[in-house]
Amino acid sequence: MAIFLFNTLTRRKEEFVPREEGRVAMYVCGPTTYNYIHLGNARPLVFFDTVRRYFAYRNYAVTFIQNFTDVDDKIINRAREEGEDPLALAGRYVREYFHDARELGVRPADLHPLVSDHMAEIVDMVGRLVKKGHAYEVEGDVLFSVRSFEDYGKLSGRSVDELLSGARVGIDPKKRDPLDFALWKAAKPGEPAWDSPWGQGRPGWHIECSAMSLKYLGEGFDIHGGGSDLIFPHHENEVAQSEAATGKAFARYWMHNGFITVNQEKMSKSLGNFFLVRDLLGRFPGDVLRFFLLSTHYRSPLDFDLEVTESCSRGLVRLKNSMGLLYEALDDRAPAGGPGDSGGELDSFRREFETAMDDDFNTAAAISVLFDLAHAVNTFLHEHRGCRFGPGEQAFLHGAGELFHCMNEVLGIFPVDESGRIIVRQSCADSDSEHLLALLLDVREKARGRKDWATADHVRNGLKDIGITLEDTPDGVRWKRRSPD
RNA sequence: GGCGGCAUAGCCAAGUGGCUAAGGCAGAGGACUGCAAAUCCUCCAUUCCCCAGUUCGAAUCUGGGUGCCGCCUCCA
Repeated sequence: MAIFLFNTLTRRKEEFVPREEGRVAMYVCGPTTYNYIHLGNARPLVFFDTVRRYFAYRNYAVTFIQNFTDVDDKIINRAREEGEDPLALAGRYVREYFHDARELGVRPADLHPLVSDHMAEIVDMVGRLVKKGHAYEVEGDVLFSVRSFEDYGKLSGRSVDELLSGARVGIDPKKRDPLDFALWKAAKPGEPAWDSPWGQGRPGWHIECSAMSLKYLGEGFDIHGGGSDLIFPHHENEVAQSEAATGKAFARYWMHNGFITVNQEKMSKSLGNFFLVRDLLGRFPGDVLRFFLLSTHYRSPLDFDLEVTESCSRGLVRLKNSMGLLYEALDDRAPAGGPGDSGGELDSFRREFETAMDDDFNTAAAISVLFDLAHAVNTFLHEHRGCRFGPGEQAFLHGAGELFHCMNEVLGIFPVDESGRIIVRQSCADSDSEHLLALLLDVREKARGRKDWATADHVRNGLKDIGITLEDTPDGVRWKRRSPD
């Protein structure tokens, strides 16, 4: 089956046909690094990470580029406030970005280019646009002439005249047309600046993505993504300047995620209603946040709400419990790593999963398959309590585990350990605690043996207070501890 | 003002013409258990914002209405 995705350019769901068979080249706009990322920034990170993983699952060789904007007004202003060098500040938040991204299960892109490392490419591209008559220089600024590019507005679906009628465009005497935008900005004193044929200056916001995506992915690369607030003007301008410069089609598919809202309003820095991922991680583990972000289709708005996030957390516990039971059964009663089952129910789960993901990356539907599989595993184990597993049953269990791992490899919801297993529970902080806990559990077991329920319950309640839950089973006690970090 | 999106149970959320409207959370009852926890079983939307229409048949298509949101300015 082919993968279908919604292309902003055509406003339709289209079959994905790569530029080069078996390969996907994708570019996603990364953050401007002047602060920690907030949840709104996290949505495209998690989503496009999932897209990239799914292409890999479908055996595409993926080249995934995500830039950092490390030269920008906001960075300069912030640096001035903090008395720090702008590039140093930006570099610091790039490092912080990777910390948060890792917690969210987001893998590093193949390349994370920085604007500050690509001045030559940017200057070169601006020069080409000037030479071709698509841009003009005024007092050290270089502006792109919107009217010189016939298709301007094709991505956002608006004409130049429609955009003008919005009348929110400020009047700038330097601009020949109010919609013209800066490719290169003349340096002001005290700002980072680079040499160019138009004097010292720095790039406008949009040109960096054109220059870097074309450098690493080439003309007509497959997918360009980002938040829907980037459609206009950022991506529209990228299309204009790139296609004007090369004369070739820029990106073939444009994908845009919807916003995170708070009380139904867009989460944004200007409204001040944003939640930093860093702060949220103190309250929820990264896997819960990732699950929350993937629990709604990426193009729909997603309202952030603590209670909803809490319910996601409980759902995740259910899945982890199921995997924990499966691992126990595998270890105790089906240790041989024989071939997994590849028939019947498991196959249909896999098909459902693929159908969901093929249909414009419907992660919400894909996640439901995880629950269906967990339920099937639970029911199976319930029905085979205390039974010895035959070869067919062992194959089913191994197959279920493999399938779960495959789906998790795409969705990335559960952290896995070195052996590739989903981390179902936390271990003790140190070996002393481990021994103490074992001793305590032994004492409790002996108390239970003589029906001393008061002592047994006292131990259980006491452990619960420090976050350890006990579950008595016919085969002995099982303990769990789950808390953020 | 221009353009676009959304409205499904207490909450979150799939589903875009046709079998019983996925799944999760919460809730109710039952099994298991010393009691719990976990797990299993059963129940929980005759109905998809409202009205009109198309159709043998619509949550799904068309028209109208209501409500909410976004973009047009930095923003993921």
